[in-house]
Amino acid sequence: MAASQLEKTYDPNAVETRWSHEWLTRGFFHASPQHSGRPYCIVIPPPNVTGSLHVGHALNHSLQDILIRWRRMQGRNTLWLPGTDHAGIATQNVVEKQLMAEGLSREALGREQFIERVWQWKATSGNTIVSQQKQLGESCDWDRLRFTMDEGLSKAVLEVFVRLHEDGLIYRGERLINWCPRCLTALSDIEVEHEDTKGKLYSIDYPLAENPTIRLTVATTRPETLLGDTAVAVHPDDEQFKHLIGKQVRLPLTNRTIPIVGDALLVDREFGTGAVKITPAHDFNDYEAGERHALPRLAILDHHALLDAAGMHQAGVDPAVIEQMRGLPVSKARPKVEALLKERGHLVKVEDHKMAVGKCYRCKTVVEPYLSPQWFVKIKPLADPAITAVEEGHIHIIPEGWTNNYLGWMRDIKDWCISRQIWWGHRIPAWYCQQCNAGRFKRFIESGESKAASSRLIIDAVAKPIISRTQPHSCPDCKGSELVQDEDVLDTWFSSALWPFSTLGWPDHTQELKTYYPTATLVTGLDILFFWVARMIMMGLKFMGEVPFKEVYIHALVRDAEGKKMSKSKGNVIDPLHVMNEFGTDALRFTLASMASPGRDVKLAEERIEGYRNFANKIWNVARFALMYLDGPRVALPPAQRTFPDRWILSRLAHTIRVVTTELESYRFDRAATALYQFFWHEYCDWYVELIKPVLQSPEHPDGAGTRHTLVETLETTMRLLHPFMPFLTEEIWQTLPHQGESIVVQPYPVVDQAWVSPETEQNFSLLEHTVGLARTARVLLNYPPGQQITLYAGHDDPVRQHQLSQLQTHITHLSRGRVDIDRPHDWPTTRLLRLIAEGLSVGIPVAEDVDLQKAIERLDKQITETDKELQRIDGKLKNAEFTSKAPPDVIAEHHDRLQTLSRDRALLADSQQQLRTMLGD
RNA sequence: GGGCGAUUAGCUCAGUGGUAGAGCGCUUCCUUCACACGGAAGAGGCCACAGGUUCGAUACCUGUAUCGCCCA
Repeated sequence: MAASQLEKTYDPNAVETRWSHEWLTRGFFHASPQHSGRPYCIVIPPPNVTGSLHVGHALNHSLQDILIRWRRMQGRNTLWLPGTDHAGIATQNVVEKQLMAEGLSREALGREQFIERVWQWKATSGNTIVSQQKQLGESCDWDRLRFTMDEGLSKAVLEVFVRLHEDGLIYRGERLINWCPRCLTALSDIEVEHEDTKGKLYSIDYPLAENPTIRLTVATTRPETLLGDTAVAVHPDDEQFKHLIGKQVRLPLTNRTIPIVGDALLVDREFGTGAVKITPAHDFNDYEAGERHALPRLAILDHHALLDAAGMHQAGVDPAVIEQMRGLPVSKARPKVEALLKERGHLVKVEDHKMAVGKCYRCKTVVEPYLSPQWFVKIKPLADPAITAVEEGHIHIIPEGWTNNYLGWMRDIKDWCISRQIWWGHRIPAWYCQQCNAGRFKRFIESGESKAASSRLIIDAVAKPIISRTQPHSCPDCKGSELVQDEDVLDTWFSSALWPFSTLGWPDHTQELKTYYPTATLVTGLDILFFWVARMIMMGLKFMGEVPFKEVYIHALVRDAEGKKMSKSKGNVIDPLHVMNEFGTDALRFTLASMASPGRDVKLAEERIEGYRNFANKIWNVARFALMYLDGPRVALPPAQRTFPDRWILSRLAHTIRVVTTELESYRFDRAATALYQFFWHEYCDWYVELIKPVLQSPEHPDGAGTRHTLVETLETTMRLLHPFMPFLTEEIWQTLPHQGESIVVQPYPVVDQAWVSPETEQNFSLLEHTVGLARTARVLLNYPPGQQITLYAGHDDPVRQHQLSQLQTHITHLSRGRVDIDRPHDWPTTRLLRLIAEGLSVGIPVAEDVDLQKAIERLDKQITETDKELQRIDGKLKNAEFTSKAPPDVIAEHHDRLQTLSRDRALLADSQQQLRTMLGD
C-alpha cells in the first residue's frame, strides 16, 4: 500500500459513510441462534419513536456498542437487538400538534382515522432515530428492528394482560390517581415529577357548629379544595384539640357541617396550626384518611382541573360562590377563595411556604389528584420475586450503590395504574355487556369553542368486564351481543416491560428466545430504573421464570459543561449529529466512553471532543508513518530475540490489552479509554516510533525486517484493541495494513501473549526515559536549540544500572541528539559541566562560554530545597521509635533506601550547583 | 423531612493506608522529511473543614459546611 493513500489529516465523514454502509451490506451484525459461540445479547432501551438522537442516547448507545463489538470480536454469539417504543402520550401529542397546524383535531378525525394518521406519521418520521443510530456506527442487528406496537409485540401485550387478569393481578377500580388535565389522561405515580415551588400556607377558621364563637383554625396550602372538604382532622393526643373530636364544624362558603376526627397519621402536630382539612377527592393523604374514617368523597374539579358547577352544587357550596367560581382554573380559583374567606372573616393569616407540586413528565402541566375508574396492576406479588432476584445476586446492578435505591423503591411499591385515556397505544382487551351493565355507562359530550365535539365514555368501576385475547361475540352471562370495548389504552411502559422477551418472539417458543434469553447486560440511565428496569425484572420473572438480564449497568446522565441538565428551552443542548459532523463519530464515541465514570454525571464540553478528535488524527498519522516505512522484508522473530524497542512495546501492549480487557469486564469504560489513550499516544507514538526511526530510515539496517514486523504487528493489534471504541478509524487503517480477513469487525479481540511480557525490558526503558528526560531538561536550561548536537555524560550510582546505561547508549544518543559518554560520574570533567541528578542517575552537559546559567541554578536550587524537605520528612519518620517498631519491615527498608538515594542526590546536586556558581564567579 | 453521591491543579475528573496523577487550559522554546489537530521543557495542589482510628490519613470512621440527585 502506498502511503499517499492516506491524507495528511483524518477526514472522518467520508470514511464513516463508506464503512457504515459496507458493514450493513456484508451483514456482520446479523445474529442467528445457529452461530457458534456462547450467546451474548443486549436489548437496546427502545428510544421514543418521536425522538431524534440526543447526546444521552449517544452515550447510552456508544457504551452498548463498545460491549457488543468487544464481545463479537471475542467470538461470542452476539445479538444487539434494536427498536423503538410507541411513546403513547408523547407521540399522540406530536401528531395532534401537526393536526392543529392543519386546522384539524383528533376529535374531528375520530379514533380510527387518528390512529391511521399516527401510523402514517410513524412511516414517514419514525425512522429518523434509527438512521441516526446507524450513523453512530451502532452494530445492531437491524434485521430484527422491533417496535412496541408491532403485531408480535402486541400479541405479547395481550397475552400478558389476560394472564395477569386471570391471576388476579390486574383489577379495575375507582381510585384517586394522578391526572394530567392537559393530556387528559391518568398517569402512574412515577410519571409525576415533583418540583419545589413558592406557595402559601393559609390559616382558615372553621366555626364549631354548636357554638360558632369557638373556631378551629386549619392550615392548608390549597384553600380552593376546601369546598370539597368532608372532615377536619386533629391529632388524637393533642391536648389543645382532643376534646373537639366527634364534634361538627361549619364548612365556610357551603351549607355543610363536617366532623372533626382524630387522625395520628395525617396530622403533624408541629405543622401549621395542628389541625388540617380532609379533602378525600383531591389529595392522596386525605384519600387514605377518608378511607380510615369512612368519609364521603366530593369532587369539585372536572377533568380539565376547572371548578365544576355540578360538583360544587353537590358539595353544598353557596350558590353565589358557585357563580363566581365555576369554570375557573385552580390558579384563579385560589385567590378568589382567599378573597371570599377574607370577606367573610374566615381567613386568619397567609404565610409564605415552600411546597412541592407535581407535574406531568411529558408536558410539565401541574397534575391533579383525580377520582376516576382505572386499571391497576396489583404489584406486590410481582415485586417480591424481583426483590429476591437482586438480593440473591441473580441480577447485579452496577455500580452497586444503586442496588439499595432499587430495593427501597421495590419494597415500598404501590399498585401500578396502567390505563391511559388516550388513543395511541395498546387498547385494553376488556369489553362490557351493555345488557348486564345497564346504567353503568356515562357518556360525556363536550363541545369547546374551537374544537369539534369530543365524547368520553366513563364506565363505572363496578361494571363487569369481559377480558379476552380476541374480540368476544357475545356476553358469557346473558348471551347478549351488544358489547362495548374499554376505550382506554395501556401505559407504554407496560409493553416496554416485556421488551427482553417480546422482542425475541414470546409468547411463541422461538429459537431466539431459547438462545438469547436471559440477555447478558442491560445498559441504561438511572432515570428509567423504576419506569423500565424494575418492571422488566418483574415481568421477566413472571412470564419467563427467569431474570431478563444478569447485569444492569447504570451510566451517568449527560449534562452541559456547567453541569446543568440539557434542555431545548435552555439552549444548552449539544447535538451529537453536529458534533459527529464536526469532529468525527469516533471522537464523540471515545469522549463519551472516557467520561463514563461510575456514579457521576457526564459534563460534556465541545473542547473535550476536540481533544479526542486530535487523538484520532494522531492515530491516523502514525498509521501513515508506518505505511511509509513498511516496504521491505518483514520477519517475525520470537519476542526474546527482538530489539530492545520491540521487546518494550510488546510488553507495554500486553499490559494495555490486560488493562483494557479487565476494565471492560467491570464496565470501567473510562479507565479502558484512558489506558488506550495513554498507551497509544504516550508510549507508542512518543517513544516507540521515535526509537525505531533510525532502523527504519536506514534501508540496509540488520534489524529492519524484525522491526518492520513488530511495527505492523503492534499497530494491527492496537487497531483491534481500539476498534470497539473507534470503529470507523480503526477499520479504515486496518484495511490499509497487511491483514487477513474481510473486516476488523469480525477479527479476534487481542489477548495477552505471555511471551510479550518483559518486566526487565520495562525497567531498562524507565532508565532510558529518565536519562533522555534529564538530557532534554539540561538542553533547555542551557538554551541549546533542539537541533544542536551536544556532548552528554550519563552515569549511575548503581553498577548494574550503569551497565544497562551502556547497553542503551545508541538509543540515548539518538533521542537526546548528543554524543554520549557513559562513565561513572566521578570520572567526568570537573569544570564547565551542568550536572542534573535524579534517583541515583546523573546526566551532564558541557556548558558553552556564552550561556546564561541563571535558569540552571534556579532549577538546582529548587530541587535541592525539595530534596531537603523530603529528606527531613523521611529522617523524621525513621527517628520515630513508634514508626520503626510498628511499621512493616519492608516499608522501613524502603525508607532507608530512599534516604540513602536522596542523600547522594543531595550531595551531587550541591556539588553541581557549586560548580555553576564558580563559573559565574569567573 | 428521608436516602444517596460529590468536594483533589485554573477547568473536567481519575486515584491510593507510606514519593500527588491524567486530559484540557496556561508559560517558554521549536515549523526537523507521520502528525502544529504536532514536538520538547515547565509552572501550578495545607486532596472542603473539624475531630477520631493508626507508627503513619487525601484515602478508613464520626460530625459540620457547600453543591447535586432521588424519594416523600
